Amino acid sequence: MHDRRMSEESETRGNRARQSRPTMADVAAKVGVSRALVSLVFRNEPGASKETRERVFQAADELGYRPDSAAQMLARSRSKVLGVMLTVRNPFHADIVEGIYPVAEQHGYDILLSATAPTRDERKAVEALLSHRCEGLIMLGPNMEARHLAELAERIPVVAVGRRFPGVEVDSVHTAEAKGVRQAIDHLVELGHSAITHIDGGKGAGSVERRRAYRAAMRKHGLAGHIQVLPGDHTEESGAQAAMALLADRVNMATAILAGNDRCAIGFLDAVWRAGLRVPGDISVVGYDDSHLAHLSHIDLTTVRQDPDRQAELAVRAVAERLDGVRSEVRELVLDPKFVARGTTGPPPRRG
Amino acid sequence: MHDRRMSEESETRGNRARQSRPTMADVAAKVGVSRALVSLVFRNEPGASKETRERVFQAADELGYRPDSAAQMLARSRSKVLGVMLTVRNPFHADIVEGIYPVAEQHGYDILLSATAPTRDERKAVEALLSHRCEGLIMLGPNMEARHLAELAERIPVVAVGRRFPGVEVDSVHTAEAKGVRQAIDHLVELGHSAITHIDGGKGAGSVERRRAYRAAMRKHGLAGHIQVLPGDHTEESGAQAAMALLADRVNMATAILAGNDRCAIGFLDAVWRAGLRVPGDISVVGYDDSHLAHLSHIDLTTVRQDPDRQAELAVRAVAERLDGVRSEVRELVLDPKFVARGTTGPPPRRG
DNA sequence: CTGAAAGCGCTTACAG
DNA sequence: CTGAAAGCGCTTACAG
Repeated sequence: MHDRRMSEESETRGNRARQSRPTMADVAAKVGVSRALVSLVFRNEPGASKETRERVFQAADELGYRPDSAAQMLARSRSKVLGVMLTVRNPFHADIVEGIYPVAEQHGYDILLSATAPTRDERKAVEALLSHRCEGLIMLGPNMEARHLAELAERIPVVAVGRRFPGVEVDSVHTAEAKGVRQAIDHLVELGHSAITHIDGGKGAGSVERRRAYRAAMRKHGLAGHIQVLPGDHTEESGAQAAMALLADRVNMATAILAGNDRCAIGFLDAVWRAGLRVPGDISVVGYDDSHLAHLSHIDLTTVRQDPDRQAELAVRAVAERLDGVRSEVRELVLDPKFVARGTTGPPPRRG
Repeated sequence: MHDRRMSEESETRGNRARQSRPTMADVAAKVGVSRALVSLVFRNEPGASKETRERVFQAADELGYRPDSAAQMLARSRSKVLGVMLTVRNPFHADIVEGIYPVAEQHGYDILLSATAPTRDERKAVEALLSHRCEGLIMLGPNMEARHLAELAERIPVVAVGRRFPGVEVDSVHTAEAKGVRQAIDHLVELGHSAITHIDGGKGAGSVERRRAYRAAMRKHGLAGHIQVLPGDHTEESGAQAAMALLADRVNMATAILAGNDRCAIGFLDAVWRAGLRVPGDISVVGYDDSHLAHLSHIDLTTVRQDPDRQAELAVRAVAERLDGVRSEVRELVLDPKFVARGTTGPPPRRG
């Protein structure tokens, strides 16, 4: 079923991309001014009359001219480009990236995205950003060794988002995980739960802190005997597997779950719904992130909100401050989480 | 709760980013050879002894030198960079991006990603790619006017992935939607279903074709009287809403659903599971895409597979062919979908 | 292999 | 506003 449509276009079209595109000189010639003037106009510098500006833009438009950023970067002492490393299939990263664009623009920076993927590790993703002259790096949930990150940060302003690197000389933005977890456990205990199980986030960003905070909060409530941590990670799959493990022994099953993140919580929900359980009638579920998934009305997930827009803003600002030279000491920016009670939590079922 | 750790580092660190980084000249000086030779070595061109190559790389490593791609781009007639426009929160785009990296590398191209987002429309995303000297553009599910796309394609090789632009002079890669839909309907009819409802994909890529194919397939089976199209889009939310609509009249409810894509199917599943229905006991559900979501064991979604790796490969190749000048006629590459029967479809329930 | 040179498309003072 | 000039860090022939 492979269609193949022939076209009547000329044979030269395939080469058009390599024909030189219009340069500043072309625009200058067309308007009848100097190249320097065109440069001024495009950089919004004073020195050209309003009328001239308009004629320049008009000519540029007609020629299809756009400044060559390679040339700009080379000529300018600064590239004004920030690199963002992300995991392309992480929905929370998507939220942050969406927040980065407007803030970066406001600070006068262009954004280059580089994704990690199965065939492309973090080192490779970063290499690409560096060779494209990024002045600063925003790393979303970096998973590299602290030592490597520190080396990077020696060359170029770096901010790590979502993951702490204690003792490492690198700026970071993350959420006060312990506080969020504590609020979640408080909420469940107030509802009457005591058998509260945590599904671990494995190597996911923030997991270590969340696990530790879970244990501490349980102990604080005198529930040390109910501490149960199931292995998991930040995927739906792990939530569903944890659900299967719990469902194997319904009599002693926990009455509430604190998942490692929202995706994990949703996998868990799918599995217990499918098994015919009621949420929160039979079991309560709390997620973590308040990603778009959690908002969905049919999910209506109780969760801990991490503000991606705020994280994006602080991350851009952290790098910008370094680049402007207004700060040189390391900064660890810790955001307050916000517990959001929705429909997946309620009083525990009465048993026996 | 805002920690602020002071560091002992010197005040100059904040400026390090603006200190000039090592250039080819530094490497050449360190090794005691000419810049031209270093250039040769880095481009893997013949003309340097094996021993010299090693010394060059060694010195580069010690200095932390990496080629400045802005300078390379400027000096070379070709940038060897391909731009990819994507919607950062689209999981299917994530799958394709992951497939693009290795193929691009194999063809000798670097990849630049540019995302659309609420504050950043397709025009802006493309502008960024062009100004960074991309030689070719891979547009994932472009949603712009055909006219605009055609204009773009006149300047630079463009391939549209996942969406057809009939009559427009632009290469495209997409799936034979009709075939996939037909297979899905055939499967449901074989199982004994006749009340098969379609949840529409709205403005999503491929929706028009899927909707049309649904109607045609239903008619082919003599089920014209059962044709029912519920409004929707490519999100979980719309699937859940469609479920609510159907659940309002359970007596006359369809026995099977063909969702606009996997995300929509999963929203639908969540809602009916939550309502206590059995899948496929009470209702069968078919998705579309075979995204990672569909694979999840607890979802086990029957769906129509679109091969993202293959789409990625063909897209890169399409652009590369244009750039190499080996093809100038428009090509529409249509991939065969593959129906995948899993656990969400079965015989219809016996009623009344 | 070397070394000098031109060029890629800009920016950035600078004298007028 | 102009116009000539230097420079950003490379690539690319070219004579030796």
